[in-house]
Amino acid sequence: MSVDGPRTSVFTFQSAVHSHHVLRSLEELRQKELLCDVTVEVERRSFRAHSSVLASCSDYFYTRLTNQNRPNLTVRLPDEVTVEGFEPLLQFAYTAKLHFTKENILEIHRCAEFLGFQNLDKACFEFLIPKFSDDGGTSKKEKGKSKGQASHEKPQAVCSPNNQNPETGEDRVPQDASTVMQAATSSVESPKDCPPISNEKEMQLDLSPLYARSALYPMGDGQDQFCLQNCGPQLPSASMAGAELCPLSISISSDNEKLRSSAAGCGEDILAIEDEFQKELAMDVHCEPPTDKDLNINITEGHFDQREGPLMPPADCSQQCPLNSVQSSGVLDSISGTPDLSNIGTDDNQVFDSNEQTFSELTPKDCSTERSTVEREVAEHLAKGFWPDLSSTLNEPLPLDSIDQSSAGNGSDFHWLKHLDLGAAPDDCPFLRDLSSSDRQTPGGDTLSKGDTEDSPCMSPINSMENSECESDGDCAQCGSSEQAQEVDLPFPVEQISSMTRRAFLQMLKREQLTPEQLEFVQDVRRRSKNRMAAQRCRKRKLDCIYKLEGEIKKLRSEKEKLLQDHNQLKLSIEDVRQNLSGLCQSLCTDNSPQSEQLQALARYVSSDCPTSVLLTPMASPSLAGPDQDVHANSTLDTFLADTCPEVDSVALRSPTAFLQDNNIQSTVTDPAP
DNA sequence: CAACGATGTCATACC
DNA sequence: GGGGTATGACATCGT
Repeated sequence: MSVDGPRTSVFTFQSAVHSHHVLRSLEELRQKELLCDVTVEVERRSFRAHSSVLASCSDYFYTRLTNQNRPNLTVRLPDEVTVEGFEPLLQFAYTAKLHFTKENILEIHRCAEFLGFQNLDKACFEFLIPKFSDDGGTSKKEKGKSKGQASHEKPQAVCSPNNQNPETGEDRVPQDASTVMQAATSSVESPKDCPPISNEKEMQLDLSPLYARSALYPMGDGQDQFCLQNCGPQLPSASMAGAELCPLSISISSDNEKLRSSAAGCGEDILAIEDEFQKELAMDVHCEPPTDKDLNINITEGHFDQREGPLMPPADCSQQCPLNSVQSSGVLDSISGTPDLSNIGTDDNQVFDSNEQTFSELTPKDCSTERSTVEREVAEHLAKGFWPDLSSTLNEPLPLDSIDQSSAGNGSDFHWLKHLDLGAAPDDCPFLRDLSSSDRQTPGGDTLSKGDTEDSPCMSPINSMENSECESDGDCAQCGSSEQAQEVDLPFPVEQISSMTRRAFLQMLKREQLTPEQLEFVQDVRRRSKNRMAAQRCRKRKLDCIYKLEGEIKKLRSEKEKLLQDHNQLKLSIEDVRQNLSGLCQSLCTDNSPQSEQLQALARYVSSDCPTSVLLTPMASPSLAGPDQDVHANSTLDTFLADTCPEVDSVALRSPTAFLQDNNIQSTVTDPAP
């Protein structure tokens, strides 16, 4: 038994908004052209930008810019890159939002591929382009297929509501309706900040890694635009895992009539959030149980914010009133069980027509219009992408008992919302654990004391994986174990076995005086549980490793392409120089009385700042040091001319030096002009 | 029904 | 030497 030494707690504060602020500031700087250190020339347009931003987003820029120390560098992009494709990508680099239309998606994709823009390919193009080329004629069956495919991928993008009538398969939005899919948009943007995109089916893919926030709302102004904003993985693995463990705390504010679902990562950054939205959110921490009316208004206004990261401070946890089971399940079911958010209706006003699954009254009329199948699929794909783990967990039962599965609607298009982990969290998040502890105590009622569990309640997700995973992943395994536990008449819940520390485990064994049978069973369960978790970690590491290597391969490939380009350019330059020299020599050789001026010109050319001077200097310059070294210079020149323009020999019949000597020409090669 | 991915379990090696 | 962990191999299950 190992004896623990004195422990030092190390805490980490991770801001959920810092990276967003940085990005936003960079964008502001770019717009003001402040601190921009690179000019990108595309076709005939110039874009000012920050090399660090470009390099961090694009493999191409990374390789081209990281070796440059010159300030105010100008990077001229090859003809493969067009303004049409580059501009959205530049915007994406600074905002994490990609504006695209059916018309320019291919061009963007091409440019993104060429420039090695990360985070876009798999998330976006691989799905979008086939969809757009299909042009919306996707059948329901095809849709299911594509959904399946999407779920197999490791998606990184986001999504939007599915507005298809599940029965008729008809779209509810006319083709000319604009759709905005904004995923994981910045936390500070309120729905009204959604850029009005109209007249064409333009979509906005937002890969902002900053906030998990979903906002679904009509855009108004005659535009049928839905913004579903949520966020992708924003935290480093450990923290991210923490966010996964922690619950979404749904705060309902009756005053602003918004439903907000905060995915509470175990950060406390909410206190520092300065933006108006976040202030609102902070005020909403002390939520009141939502009335039906609240929910109706919130949802029918289509405002559903889901944020990741901010966690109510511990002190507030007790005050915070997360949705109770009925409420949360109601909300979730109404959301998740509908093919589109439009059928999140209420029993009160009966605005939801279950047959038609449309908003008949409360929904702004714009929303009742049809949406193309492609748009819906795209939206759904994007949404899934923003919870990379979503697809893998979609079929797992929600661990939260309180969510009334039976009340779930028929549709499943928004089942992914359930996986925002409204359920799993309360127990996993130490700050919120108390909130549900009353009704989630272990059957035996003897939850481990803090002394028993050596792990800090703020332990890292990796450490806390024990607790979380034995509730989720280990569910099935523990079901069987529970039955066996009943058989051996275990005096404590099986769940405890794997979750407790070894010390606590041994103490409990001592205390309980187990029979050999029980002892064997308990140890077996513990061993399997530990091993199970180890296997999970191992597989996760493997995957991480694979992704990392894939990224490196990508980078190396783009680097190789860049080197090949450089190589070809140098080849061309050398060829140019050879041709120039050849011409020059020929004119010298065909002229029977070559003048010293011509030789000087030749020598200067050789050592001048011509494009190949760098290549030539090692050979030519040292020998052209001065008139005293004429012979040396001549021989060098001889070699050089013989190398570069062999035809000189054929013309002069002899080497250039011999030619010069034959003609009694004294080389007057002088120092090249600086 | 085969293929495939996810997951649990076992055996083993290593620390 | 015992315990914890990592990992390869295999089995099972669901899609």
